Amino acid sequence: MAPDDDLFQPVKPVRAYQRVAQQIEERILSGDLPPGSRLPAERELVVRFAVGRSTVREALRVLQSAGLIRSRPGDPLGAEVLGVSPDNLSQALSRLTRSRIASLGELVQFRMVLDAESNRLAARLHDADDLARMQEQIDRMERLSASSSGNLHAFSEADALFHRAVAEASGNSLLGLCARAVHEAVVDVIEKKIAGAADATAWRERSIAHHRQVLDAIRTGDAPRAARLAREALYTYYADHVEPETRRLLAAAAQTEDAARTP
Amino acid sequence: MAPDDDLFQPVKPVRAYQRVAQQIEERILSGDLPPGSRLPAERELVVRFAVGRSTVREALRVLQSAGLIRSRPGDPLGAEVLGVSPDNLSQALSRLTRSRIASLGELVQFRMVLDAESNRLAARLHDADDLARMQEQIDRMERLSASSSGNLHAFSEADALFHRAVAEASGNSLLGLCARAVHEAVVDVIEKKIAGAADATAWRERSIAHHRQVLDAIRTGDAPRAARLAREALYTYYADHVEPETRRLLAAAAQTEDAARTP
DNA sequence: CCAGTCGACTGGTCAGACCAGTTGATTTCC
DNA sequence: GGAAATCAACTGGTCTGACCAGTCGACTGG
Repeated sequence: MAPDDDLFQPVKPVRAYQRVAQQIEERILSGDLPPGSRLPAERELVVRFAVGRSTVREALRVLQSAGLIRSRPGDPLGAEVLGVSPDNLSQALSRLTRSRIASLGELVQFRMVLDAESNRLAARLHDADDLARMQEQIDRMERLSASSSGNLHAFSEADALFHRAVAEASGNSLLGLCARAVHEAVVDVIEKKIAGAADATAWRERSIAHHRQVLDAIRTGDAPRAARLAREALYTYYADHVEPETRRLLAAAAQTEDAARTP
Repeated sequence: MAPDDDLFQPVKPVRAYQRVAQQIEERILSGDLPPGSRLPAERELVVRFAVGRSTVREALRVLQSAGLIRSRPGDPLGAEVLGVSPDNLSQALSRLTRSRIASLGELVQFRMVLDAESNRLAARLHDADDLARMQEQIDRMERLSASSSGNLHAFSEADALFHRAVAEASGNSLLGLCARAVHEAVVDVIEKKIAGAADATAWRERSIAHHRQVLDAIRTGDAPRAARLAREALYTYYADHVEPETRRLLAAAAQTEDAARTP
């Protein structure tokens, strides 16, 4: 046995507001406080936890910034429990990207990984409903593209829903959530570099064609092709926009094991 | 042009503490306040922002819970800027899994994807320094394993550093950060399910062997093998712990294109 | 029966106080 | 002179009590 080396470990002080926040979080995560339910009023929590109001408020702020609760002034019912949402995750990711820890090239590369893997898993694990949902979004894109000038917002919404359907088919919600967050970050960065897209209609055509190919690969269970399609599409679309020094990263990520052709 | 449909949009009230927190966060993310620098004292911020101390404190609490700053009572230098870290991300992930929005299986599957892709890219893009760093950590693990009962903490630190070296070699810091976050979340969830690891020394042996194989694959540039090793190791280690209904997810993710043998 | 009023709440903010802890200069003692 | 104890000026953490603007239910006047 080890000597009395780590019999005692340094104890880190736990602030009062942390204990309060942790107790409430525990109740929320365990399901005792389901989404939609209400917390007691602040002044009520003060007497229950036997702490000052500022302590209670700091605890609630922590929970609120984690997206677990929401409070509204004057609400006689108290703060509302929201439950766990992925917003916090995408917030954390967007902070990572905004702080220039990650370059645009890394961002796109990361998207390659996530999208390719979503597609790969979807090709293996999809069921009929998933395919129907994807087809539905492609049809919607076509309608929007046909009626010219159809607003861009609706088109990218259909795009997002397609990817969500793929993520659902892949059986991994985490993959989808991260992909969405990174997607948003990429859009955020890219639209600061190039003010307006060059040719919207041509882009839409290509986008629809790409989605059709992906759906086909998924439907036929061709996992490698589904993955490769995602990588290649991202490469051809973004390669010209990333920093030159990171382009080799993209090229490396775009290559797949099977008969990779360097784009 | 659209009619005066959305000329005016609902205005949502912005709390004072939010404006304070946002200003400080902006300074941190933009690099004006680099990691290691100090924020002014709370009472100083009170006069600079012209708000009450409780407002300043709530703002600081939000930043602290996001992992951007750290404060210590009595520190005459003020709160310390930590910069962006993946801690927040792993916290969000582990909350998602604890509230059963995401299963443990998805988490492990996600780790498979990230680790495999890190290894794959590292095999393609590594340089000599990267290899040296990885070798160094493997040596360290061996030393720790030889001197029996060497504390577990140091061993898992070497493990973490090995993975960090791989992430650096892959050229994608985002990949590494996310992998670390998911790793922590997995550990967080799993150690609530099984109190203690079964056989620590046997596990260490296997772990070292695995890392040696990975390093070999990376060194020889065998990207598919490096990726497959990560997937298989995670599968064999965690398959018994995930929920039975998500095991097929793991199996699907563990398969790789090339000569996949179903574990 | 409905519209307006009113009052008892709510959360958001502020001011001021005290405590315990840290730190660095000052003093004390060998 | 130098090491050890002391002290004063901070720090962040917490509590109290107050005020404001908003919300909502109940009451009231038409």
